[in-house]
Amino acid sequence: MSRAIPEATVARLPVYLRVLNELDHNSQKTVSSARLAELAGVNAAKVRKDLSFLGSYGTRGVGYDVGLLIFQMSRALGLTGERAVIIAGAGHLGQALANHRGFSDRGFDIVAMIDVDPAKIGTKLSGIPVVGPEGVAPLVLANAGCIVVIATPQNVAQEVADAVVAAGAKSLLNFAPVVLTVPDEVNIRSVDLGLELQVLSFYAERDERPRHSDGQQRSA
Amino acid sequence: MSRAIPEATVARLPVYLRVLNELDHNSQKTVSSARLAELAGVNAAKVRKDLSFLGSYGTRGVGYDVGLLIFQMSRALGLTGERAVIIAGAGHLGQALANHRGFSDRGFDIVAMIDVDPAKIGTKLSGIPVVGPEGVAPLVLANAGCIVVIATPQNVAQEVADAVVAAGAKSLLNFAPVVLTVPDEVNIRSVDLGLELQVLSFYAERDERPRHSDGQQRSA
DNA sequence: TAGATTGTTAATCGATTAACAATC
DNA sequence: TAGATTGTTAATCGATTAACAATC
Repeated sequence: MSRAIPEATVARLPVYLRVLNELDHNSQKTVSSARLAELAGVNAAKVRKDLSFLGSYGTRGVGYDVGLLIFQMSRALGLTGERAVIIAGAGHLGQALANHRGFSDRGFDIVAMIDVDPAKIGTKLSGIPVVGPEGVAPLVLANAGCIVVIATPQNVAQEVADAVVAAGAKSLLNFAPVVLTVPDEVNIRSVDLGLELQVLSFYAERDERPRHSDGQQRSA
Repeated sequence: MSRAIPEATVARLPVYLRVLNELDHNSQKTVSSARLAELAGVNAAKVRKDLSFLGSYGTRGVGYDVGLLIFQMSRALGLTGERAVIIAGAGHLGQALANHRGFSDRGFDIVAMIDVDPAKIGTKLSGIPVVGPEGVAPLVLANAGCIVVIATPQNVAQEVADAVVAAGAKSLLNFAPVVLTVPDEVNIRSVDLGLELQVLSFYAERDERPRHSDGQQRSA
């Protein structure tokens, strides 16, 4: 039985994974916690602590095997198989996400976009088929464990969430700037695209910089 | 001299502000910390603590004046005037951000998009003029305190960041899935659109839900 | 006044990180 | 062996929250 991994650690794993993939791409075989920390913009002790939750995959005096770490981390993140993703909303945001390297590159399989526009239904956008609202339920049923991304206008976001939850979806990623209500057993995460802009505005107004901002990288 | 506001609090202010604007829209004159907490998905004591950093704007036995709180919070966030935003990259993501209510609704003035595509330069997309790369420096100079949003392909993100920093930009919001290096006095925040997807994947894989996830809302 | 709710203190909790023994 | 680096402990730090006096 694996220990519970702290949420703060879970949120950093994708950052490490991105750095590790870059290292692998550059044919780096091993990496030390110090180097990984530098590249990810965090403290070396934190890196070792975080990685220790995955198991003991380092070698003292040597460092971590990049390939092994990528494998173990991908496994922990559930990225080994292709996980189905359904994007609700085929507007600019939906298409941006469909094209996004961070989506398609990382083991996610975007199976469809859903839209109400008759001009889009039945076509492919960015290589992804667009289906009408009636296609939601069959898609969710056919793709067990899928993640539904809500990239619709905010006024229909709740309605769409209700529909996909009714169809059995258990994981939602919401980009609409509204608070969505879902049953307790559904895991929903919200990304507020305007939030970071406001945080930046706060610091710009005061001519300040946060003392240290996790995952926010600065010059080496 | 105002106390330093903890970064965790700063990150929650936009969430409160969104809820307050909704309340205001529904003609709610006052709100208690308990109600605000419920709507924002956090603890009531945390709401009071967070709000106390802005000053004492509540009334014991009554609650907070919605309008006053919106005003004070907007001021703290530097959203009173229109803050100029320049979007680098007029692809789907850039256009999605240009259209995004969370950007334009909240006191941000998107002054231009920058792109290399000759077919787009000189036109308006979503009502925003598109200028070529040579327009960057004059734009940054003309809009002191502006925020530059990087919505370009990842392979040119660093180059673009270097250019806007050289032109004097002090606040960057990066959507490209790469680690950008900027001088120490520049405030950069990165949004990894794929990160939350991986976090969701982690919990889906384990059939778990995070015990409590800040700002992530659930059923009431 | 009685009831409600803030603002703040102080306790708790969890996350970060320095330090170092283990060990390659 | 000597040098390097992990894995983990324990101290530190900061954030959360229960509790309650202040007060509308």
